[in-house]
Amino acid sequence: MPVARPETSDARVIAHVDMDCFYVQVEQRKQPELRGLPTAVVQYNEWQGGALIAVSYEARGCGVKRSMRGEEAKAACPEIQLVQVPVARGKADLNTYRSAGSEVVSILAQSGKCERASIDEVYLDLTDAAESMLADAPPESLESIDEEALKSHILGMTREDGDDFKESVRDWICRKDADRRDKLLGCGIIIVAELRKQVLKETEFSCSAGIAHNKMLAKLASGMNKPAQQTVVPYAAVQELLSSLPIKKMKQLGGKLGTSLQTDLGIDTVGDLLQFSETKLQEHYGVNTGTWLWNIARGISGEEVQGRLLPKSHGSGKTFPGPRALRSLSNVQHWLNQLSEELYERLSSDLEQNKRIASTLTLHASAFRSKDSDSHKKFPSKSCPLRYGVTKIQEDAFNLFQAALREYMGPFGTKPQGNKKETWRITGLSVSASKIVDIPSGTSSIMRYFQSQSTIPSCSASGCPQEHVAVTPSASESCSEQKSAEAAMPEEDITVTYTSPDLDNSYRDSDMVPEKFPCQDVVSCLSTGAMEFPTQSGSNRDTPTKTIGRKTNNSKEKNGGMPSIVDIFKNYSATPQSKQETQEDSTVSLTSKRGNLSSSTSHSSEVNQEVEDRRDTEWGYKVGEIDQSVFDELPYEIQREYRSLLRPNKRPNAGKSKGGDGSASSSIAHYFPPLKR
DNA sequence: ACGGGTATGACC
DNA sequence: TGGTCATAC
Repeated sequence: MPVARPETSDARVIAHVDMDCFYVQVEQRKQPELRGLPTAVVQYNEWQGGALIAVSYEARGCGVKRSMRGEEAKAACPEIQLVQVPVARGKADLNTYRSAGSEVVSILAQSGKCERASIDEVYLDLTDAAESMLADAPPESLESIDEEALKSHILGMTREDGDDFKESVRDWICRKDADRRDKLLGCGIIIVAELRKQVLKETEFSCSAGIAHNKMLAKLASGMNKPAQQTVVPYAAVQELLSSLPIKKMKQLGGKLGTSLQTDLGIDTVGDLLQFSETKLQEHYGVNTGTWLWNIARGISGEEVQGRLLPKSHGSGKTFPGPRALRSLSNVQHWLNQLSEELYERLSSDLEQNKRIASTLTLHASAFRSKDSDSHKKFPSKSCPLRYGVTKIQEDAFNLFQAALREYMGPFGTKPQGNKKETWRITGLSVSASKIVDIPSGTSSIMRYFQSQSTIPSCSASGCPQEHVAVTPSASESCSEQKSAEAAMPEEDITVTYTSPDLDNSYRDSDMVPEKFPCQDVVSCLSTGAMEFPTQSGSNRDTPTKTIGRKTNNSKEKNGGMPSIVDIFKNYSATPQSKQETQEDSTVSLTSKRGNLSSSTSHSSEVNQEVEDRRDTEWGYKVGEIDQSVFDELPYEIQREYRSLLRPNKRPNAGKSKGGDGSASSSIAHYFPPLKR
């Protein structure tokens, strides 16, 4: 829910950049013959030709709409070109779109504070840039104004008859007697036009943009003239814009809150909101939301552009609608394995490219129980410390699932309450990784510590028998079917009915998280043995390569043919340097130039050389997690450093102890004992 | 029980 | 906290 933020006193210049039917553009860039044709991207789905997730403007012109099925689209527009979303591991794979999105972000991030709002949307705070321009080279001093800027739509601009549109825009931008706010927006217009041209030139993607004094208005404006246009909201145009704007068009009001406003208060436009006092709105919707509503009615929104270029979490999920619902543990496990693989691959890339590590793994599922009246009880989400390694994630995800399933089916299980066993169906599964932190690089003592460890005995060599890697005690006990289920073919739906664990255990363990695994020592934690970096082979091939410099051909000899974390460190130890100043908390991962897929493995492209040089100096090390016992052994400064890394704003161990047995937690990201000296 | 797969943010 | 809910693209 929205929360009110006061508008800052000084006028800001905020832009919202929105890619035009982005997935379509990505596909058209890949297949230029599709350019200009009515095109839509469909998600693979046998059923009725798949669901459209992006539609080109040509196709929209013949009545095709998002959330049509492929077949309907064909009916509406027989010539439509349907392109399928790539599939990997039996599910939609959005990686190509993600990297295309970061191409855009890395361009837009150059001119001011930048926030990646979604895969295809970005907010920019151009205040500084606009102020500089106003001081150094105000529009009125320019002899010519960019053509693209002259195509801008300026809300509220009265355009006299027979007047040249571009001339009026030029006049508006260059008006000498404009107030400062308008002048700043005028600069914003020029800057954004420039940026959009640059995006088009360097990525071949067109975009639209809104330019205003806050995010809300910029977002509103970006959607007003599409595709490939930009719209400005001068201060003076705000009230009129909002007065007739349907309430549901406002961001955050497209759902239940907006509906409630309409039906409960009879509000249809944002203007209608003005009649309600702040307290009245607060009475209905709470203090925060009430104030927020009162503000947006007046075009006030102080929300800042977050300097964040990278996502805060990664997730991989799939739905299993209707008849495809999963009914067996083995099938669930199969899909969790697929999802976990994808998640892991993305975590690897993030670590590799951005030096970030995630520390929480969460499992979400949706389910129903056929027999019960209450068949729509929510399937609980569960999370646990994230351990790096594909199989670890797979195991943990499955354990989380089983814990959640027990809870879902009720502490008393669905014991034959009669002679009917209760069955469950899983209609959606997803795994996600969150609490991602940057690993500071260069001067880090952690890095030096690891560099000094020339060799680390291999744990995987000593073996971690599968049986031991199993599950939470309760989980393993509760799933007597698990073993036989595992033997079954994953594809085949074998009905397995749920039986409750014996009660003693089920209570004790109900909120437990998978325990520490026996073989978890420094090597299992740090070795990247399980951490194959994505290579150019297989499903990654059509993704613009994300390889950075000379990284792929390093040693795989040690530790059973797998590169260890130490190998990775060594690669970057040559140029230890502190991280470059970046906006806020992150740098964008710059994907290498597109195209040129074949020879991308070993050399960085010359085009990106400068960038990559910088990146090399930013490179650090990777630490998935450190076992508690190992952590205790680390030098004091390193313990302290790691603590502050993971808990930036908190005093070590400040949290109230959960009363539980802390040692069950396997990641220091989740457990901070008192410091030992 | 199809708008799928993701992502963010507030609240309790 | 972690987990749920709402919202958006």
